Amino acid sequence: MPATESLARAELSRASDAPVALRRKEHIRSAAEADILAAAETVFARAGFSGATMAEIAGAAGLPKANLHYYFRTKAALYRAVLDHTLSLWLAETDGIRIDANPADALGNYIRAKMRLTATHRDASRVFANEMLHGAPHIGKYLRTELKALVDEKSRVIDHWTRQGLMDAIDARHLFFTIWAATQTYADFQPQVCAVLGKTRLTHAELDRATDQLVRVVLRGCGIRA
Amino acid sequence: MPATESLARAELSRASDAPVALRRKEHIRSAAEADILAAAETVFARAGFSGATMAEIAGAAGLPKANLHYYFRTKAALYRAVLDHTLSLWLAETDGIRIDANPADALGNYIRAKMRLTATHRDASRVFANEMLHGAPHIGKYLRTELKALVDEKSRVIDHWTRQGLMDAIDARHLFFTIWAATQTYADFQPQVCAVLGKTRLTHAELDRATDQLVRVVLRGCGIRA
DNA sequence: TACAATCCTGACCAACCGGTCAACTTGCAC
DNA sequence: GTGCAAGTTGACCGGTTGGTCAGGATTGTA
Repeated sequence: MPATESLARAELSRASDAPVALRRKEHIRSAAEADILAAAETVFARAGFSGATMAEIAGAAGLPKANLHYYFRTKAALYRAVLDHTLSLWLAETDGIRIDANPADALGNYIRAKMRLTATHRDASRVFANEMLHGAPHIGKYLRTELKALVDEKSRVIDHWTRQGLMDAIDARHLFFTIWAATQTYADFQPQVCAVLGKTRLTHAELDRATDQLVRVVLRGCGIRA
Repeated sequence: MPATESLARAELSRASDAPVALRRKEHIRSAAEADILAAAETVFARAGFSGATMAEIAGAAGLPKANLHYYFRTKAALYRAVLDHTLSLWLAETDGIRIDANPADALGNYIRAKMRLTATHRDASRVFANEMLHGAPHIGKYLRTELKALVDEKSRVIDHWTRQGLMDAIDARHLFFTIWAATQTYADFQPQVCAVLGKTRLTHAELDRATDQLVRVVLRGCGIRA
């Protein structure tokens, strides 16, 4: 768990009496780790865990393979680190879903934010999807604890809106599944989207159109007046 | 391309003057191929193309590894065969989307059919998703020809309904993306769904509830009166 | 400058995997 | 039964891959 490692290292340096030098060394480490993680995310996204090779990741990062093993002991550890980074993106963006907000703005902005996240972090989305497809062996606990707790909380907000007559009675959890799926599909299933649209790549304009329509359909579908 | 192979073999037997014996031999072949394909689908779904091993597939099929290579020359050929089988499932179920149908029934039944397909062919869905995630290297042509043609045709139907005032103006292609994503997520992202719902497996009842809500949200979201 | 700690890397290895092959059995036709 | 095609299988091989390691280069400190 590299997050824990970095944390321990950071605390160590904070406790030391030569913080400047250590911080400089730390910079080497964190810069190298960041480079490796970025390269690994790309390669894992394209090839999956098994399909990716340490040699390819090393090449993408511009480092010899042995150097990867210096910073991340095993391929699995590197994969976990990429996954951890991905998960940190996942929980965000739900802040707007609060009791004192109005459903139209809150859900609309949430969908827009999710779509933006999908567009700007395609590889992260794909790594996450890949992990899910293979039974989520590494992040099962995260799903059952943090994610579940978050969705439970946000579901209560939506139930509250329903009781206030601001929207139809909706199973909030399934609504989230639909929103997540509908947004992520533009990253995970990009080849299909492009093929059906007859384009070679997903333009900004096309994604905006998709976003607008999804917001419209979901809000209307939930009986929310804009 | 095993589909072509079987076809050639079938024509050969039809042209022969000893059809009974050949048909019996054919049965051995087709039965073995079916066993192998079923085992391969399971393994590919769980592990992806690279993660799956021929030894594992052979074990799941109850055959020695060399026997796999007798029926399917290479791992890639076996994967293609699994994919071909999956694709044949994919195009179905759109028959109801016709100009002379009413949007509520046609789209509602389509969503229900897709959800049923997802539930009964989870592994097929996952193999397809995996292929898509990795850039659809094997089925790019299929997407750009058959699938695109089908969606183009169905999109014209939906545009027609819009002009008739039966529903809102909707980009039909993005609507399909949403429907596909929202249904397939119950197969592809099952661990996430189960975790958030706090269950260990997806029950029939839960899937029915998800289906009903999705139909309701989509139809209402498209301005279709039920 | 001397030292220690961290960083870096080419060379190497054991394990695994897809695929081959030669030998064997089974099933059918005459 | 004889011959031939199809099916079956254990043993084997070459290439790839994750991971190791010894030794060298850099950096910071006293």
